[in-house]
Formats: sequence, C-alpha cells, structure tokens
Amino acid sequence: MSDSEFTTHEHVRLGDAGGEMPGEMLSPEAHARQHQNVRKAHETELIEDYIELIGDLIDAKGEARSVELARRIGVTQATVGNMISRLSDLELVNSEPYRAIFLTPEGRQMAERSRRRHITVLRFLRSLGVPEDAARQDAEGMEHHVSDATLKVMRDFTSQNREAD
Amino acid sequence: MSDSEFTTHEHVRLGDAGGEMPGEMLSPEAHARQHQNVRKAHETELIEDYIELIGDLIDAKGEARSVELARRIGVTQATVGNMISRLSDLELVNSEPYRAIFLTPEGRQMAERSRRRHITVLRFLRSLGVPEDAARQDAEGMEHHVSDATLKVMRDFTSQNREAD
DNA sequence: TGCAAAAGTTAGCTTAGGCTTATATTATAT
DNA sequence: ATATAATATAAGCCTAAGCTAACTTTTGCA
Repeated sequence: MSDSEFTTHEHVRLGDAGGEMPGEMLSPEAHARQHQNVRKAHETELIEDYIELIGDLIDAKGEARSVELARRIGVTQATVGNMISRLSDLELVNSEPYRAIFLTPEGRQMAERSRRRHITVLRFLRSLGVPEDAARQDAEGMEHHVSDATLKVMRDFTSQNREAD
Repeated sequence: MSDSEFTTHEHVRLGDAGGEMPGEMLSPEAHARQHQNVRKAHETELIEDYIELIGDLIDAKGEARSVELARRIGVTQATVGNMISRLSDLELVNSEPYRAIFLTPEGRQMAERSRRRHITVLRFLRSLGVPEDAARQDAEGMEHHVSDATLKVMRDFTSQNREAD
C-alpha cells in the first residue's frame, strides 16, 4: 500500500461481446490488481508490525528483547527468533546473539512511518466515535491497508472533529 | 473480527515495579490479544475473498468458473484449484471436476455477509471523500479488519453524509 | 464429427510463519 | 561463586498459499 499505483477505474460497462454480465463488476484486470496489492501488503504487514513494536519498546523501555516481542505478539520465542533473523537479512535490525535488538536507520524509518500511520488510523476511529477497544483492534488490522490518499482524508477529518485525543 | 471479544482496555498506567516505561503501551496481554485477532482474521480473509467473488460471479454471469476466479484474483488456475478443494472441505462450496462451482447454504451466507461488509466500507470511504480508485483498493484490504462496532459507525456516517452513493 | 483450444487437474517445488522440544548462554540471588 | 531462573538459539516439523510443467477433459467450430 502507501504508494499510489492504482490508476485503474475500468468498470466493465461496455457491452463489448456476448451480452452477459448485468452486474457492475470491475474488469478482471483491475480486480486482479487489487488482490495483488492486498497480497503485497500482507507480505510487509508482519514485518512492519515487528519493526513498529521494536521501535516502541526501545522508546518505552530502552531496549527491545525477544521475550517481550514474543509476549506482545502472542507467539513463541522461537518464532520471534526466526523473524528477527529475517529482519536482520533485510537490514532492518541489528542483532547479536543474546543481546538486545536494535533498529538500523532504515528500520527506524519504517518504524516511524508505521507508528504515524497507526496513530492516524487510531485517532480517526476514535474521533468517529468508535469505542476504544474496537478502535485499537481495528487500527491494528487496518493500518496496513490504508492508502496515502485515505490517510490524508483521515487526518483532515480528525483535526476537524477534535474532541477525542 | 466481526465478533466483539475485545473487552480489554488495560493500559499499563500503574507504576507497578521498577519505574521504567514512560510510554503509554498496552499491557502485553492486551497487545497479544490484538495480534492474535489479526492473525485469526488473516486465516479467514482469503477464504472470504474467494467466497464473496464466487457469489458475485454467480450473480453477475450465472456461474463461477476457476478460470475467472484465477483471472480476477490474479493467481494461477492451479492455485484456485487447491483453494476450491479447501473450500469444499469446509463445506462452503460444492464442486464436481470440470464443472462450475456452487455455494452451499453456508457459503451463500458467508458471501452475503462479506458483500455487505465490503459495500459498507466502500460507501463509507466514498462518502468521506476518498478518491474512487483508492477507495476500492482500501476497501478490499480493510473489509476483513473492521469490527461490527466500526461497521455500524460507518453505516451511520454514510447515511448522514449522503451525496456519494 | 472430429480436433484444437480452453478449462481443469495433478504432482512436485518454494517460502512464510507458525509450533515443540532440546540445548546453550546470561543474569541473579543466596 | 555458583546454582537456578530467564532468555535465546537450534533442529525439525506442519500448514497455507503461491508457482511451473505436464496431463486430462470439455467445448466449440470448420
């Protein structure tokens, strides 16, 4: 997501061939593109969650440790270990065996972008009047599927409707 | 998602022990619950996408065929084939080799719920003023991560701000 | 009506993201 | 100073979701 590679807008509205399809479906190509984008978002989603959380832990407690990541993501330490080595391969974190985890500059950048997005979505949901627990849950799931265009709309909306946070 | 099993709301705000953590992080347990819910949503997400699309195709063209699913999801026919047999195991569709795919009653129900959710989110984004292409893309990604509470808020908002569909 | 193209299936491979169980290292508390 | 608890890593397993390539069945048309 986040990029704006959807310059699509091709409804199949032309009675091009046979004469079927009464419904209003997107063209197969546009449809496929949407699903491909969602799949791409899923690939980075977990990574962003880890990076964002590592950043939050560093800020909140001075360091990020596998145990705490495991606790907060709800996963075993072994799973976190695998993920950390992937993140390390991707040059998003530095980690020495048995030491705390650090963000690389690129990792820090990703963490910041993720945090900003997360906060934007959460504030937006609150200002819409969504109950706190639902807002938190939904923000966690939605944040990776919100385009820049929508984020902007959310920010505008939230600042016009100040009251919550 | 969709259920409302978040009765959480435990900020760690108590200066319980050492004296660290200046930030405002959720309790580890609440945090883990959120992530677990997101993971659960991911498991059903693809399934719902297939079922929703099968329903749409049946409505729009009279039948759902693997080729068309493959085309619209942006995946090979082999991948669709695997998925259909999973859906069949889950009793969401009926399919005979080389024949069109049908929804079971449970499948039809899931398709309808998904369609309704999808439409709610899409209309909401439109009525917020999100550009059409972004709205479509984001709705596709967001629909599986929106709680019932938020859906209700979205419906209310949309009907108060009629103008776009 | 018969054969080529389209649709569907099968087999076998890959990666991501989980898990458990076992082992190794580091930190702490007496 | 060392035993134990806490943390981390390693090895090996599983499922989901993708792929390609080869094969079979159906369909449509010349």
